[in-house]
Amino acid sequence: MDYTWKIPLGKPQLLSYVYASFRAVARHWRMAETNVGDQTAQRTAKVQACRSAGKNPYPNAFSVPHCAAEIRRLWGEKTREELEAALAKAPEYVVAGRVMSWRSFGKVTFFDLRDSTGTIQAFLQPAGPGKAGIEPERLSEIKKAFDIGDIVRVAGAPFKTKTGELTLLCTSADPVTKCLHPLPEKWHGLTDVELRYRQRYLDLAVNPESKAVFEKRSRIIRFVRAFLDARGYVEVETPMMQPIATGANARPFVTHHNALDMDLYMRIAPELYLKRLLVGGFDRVYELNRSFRNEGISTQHNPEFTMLEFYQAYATYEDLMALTEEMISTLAIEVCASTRVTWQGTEIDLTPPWRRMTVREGLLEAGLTPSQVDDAAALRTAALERGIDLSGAERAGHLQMALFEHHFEPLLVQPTFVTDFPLDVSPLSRKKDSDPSLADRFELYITGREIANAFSELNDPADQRSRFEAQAEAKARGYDEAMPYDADYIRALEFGMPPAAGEGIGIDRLTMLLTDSPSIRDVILFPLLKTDTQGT
RNA sequence: GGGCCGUUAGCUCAGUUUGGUAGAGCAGCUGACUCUUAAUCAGCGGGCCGCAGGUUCAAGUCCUGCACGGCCCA
Repeated sequence: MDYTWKIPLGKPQLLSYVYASFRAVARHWRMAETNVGDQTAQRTAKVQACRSAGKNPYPNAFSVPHCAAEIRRLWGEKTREELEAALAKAPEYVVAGRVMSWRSFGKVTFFDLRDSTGTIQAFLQPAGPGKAGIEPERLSEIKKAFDIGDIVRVAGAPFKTKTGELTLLCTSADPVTKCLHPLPEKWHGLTDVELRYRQRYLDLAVNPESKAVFEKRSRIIRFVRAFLDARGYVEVETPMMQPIATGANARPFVTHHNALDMDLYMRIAPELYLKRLLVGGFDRVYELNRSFRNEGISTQHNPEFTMLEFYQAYATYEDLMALTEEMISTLAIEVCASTRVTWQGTEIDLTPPWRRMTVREGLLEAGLTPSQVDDAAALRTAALERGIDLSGAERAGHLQMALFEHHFEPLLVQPTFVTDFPLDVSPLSRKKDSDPSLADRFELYITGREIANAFSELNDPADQRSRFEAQAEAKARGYDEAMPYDADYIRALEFGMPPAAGEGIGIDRLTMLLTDSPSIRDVILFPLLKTDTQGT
């Protein structure tokens, strides 16, 4: 502790300075003496006391054969009388978990024990003649030793209290692991969003709804894998560190390999590697893993995020629309028990079929006239009038999409496939046979956000080469999100890639939708935050 | 990058308008209590008021800068 004071010589605050000094000294004395009021110190002292008594305060190898949910499932529906009748011959359950609350009444005590499956109430009473419980001396030790937040193990038979709560009548209760800090408040939990992100373990431990989000996320990912596996897709892993970052328009993170003395980029998308696998003969592949984009952070963007990309030979983007409808609607039934889900107060109906419209139709619905949509100069004027940032938007297609994103995306609350994207913004997509200025591509929007992006893949190496060249030119003109030229990818296409369709689905955003989460940080366990210089 | 808001006890929050001894609930400690479940009752302890400057006799409060976070915009 540093109580260095700068004495304000010559200033009239001397009196208040002296007063403050007294307070600082008084505080120092209190801290130095007994740490009264410091709950962490009190709890740490209990660990020390345990060590001094020759016991390991962090014992290992506990047998915990049961869990809260199992006891509830077996006994929760029984009446109080049925349980009382069964008490003598009911099996003893052994469960372990965290003490979440504590209610003591002189001789008896109730506390809530939470394990990974749920919460069950435990009851401590002194054992007596013909009365199950804990020896009085041991009971008083337990009551002194246990704190809210500790992980403990109890053994006991189930019964129901006067108020009907399923409870374990404990015959033993033992400390397992000490919690050295007081838990957040029992009623409000941990609500400070910064603390919830920085100390996610604490958020998960005390906020069941937060834990439920991540359990649901796990079920979503498991379902998506099973859905694709069942359809013959093979899961693969392609490089996350790449010599050139491509497959999307985004700025990458740069890293460095020391032994090779070589700069590498964290991938912004796995796309071009997965399509190389189509060339190699994997007709159905997917990868469900992290990509990284060096962009701003918002409620919809985290620098690292999870994306599903899957590719299917001999399919078109129209096949993928049907597949996407099936995947997401059955996923919703699996994890939300319905194709109707509520997101931030709005009901989203995921029942197929979903609305389909073209980019052009969207622009007209957003209030542009047909002559404006087809004229680059008119589009530019319209965009500037609306205060839209046009950096990187050179061609009519870019302008159309800038207007589309700004004016129409937010209106696409119910699931909508938008098709017929301008070729200018689709450097990896196949040209539409009926209109080569458009791509065989769709994006899926739900709650005003892009959830999926898919297209029939461009497999003509000459066409792909000229698209890369156009990207390189745009990059040279200062559009730094343009794709670099990937010569090896062109060579791969030259060997022949079967006609195919591919799709990317943002798993974080999909999880936001299905867990009613307003921010991407609510569905990422440890979202990126600046280092807290104060120390959290 | 810009605008607005926030940061006070372990947690959840008052107190900032109008500068004048730092507040409550939960959690903690002591006591009472054998069916509570936000238990109850009585008493007690606990503060770098985000950090650093400035104005003032006096700053949690006013001013400036910074840090971190949130929301919106770009």
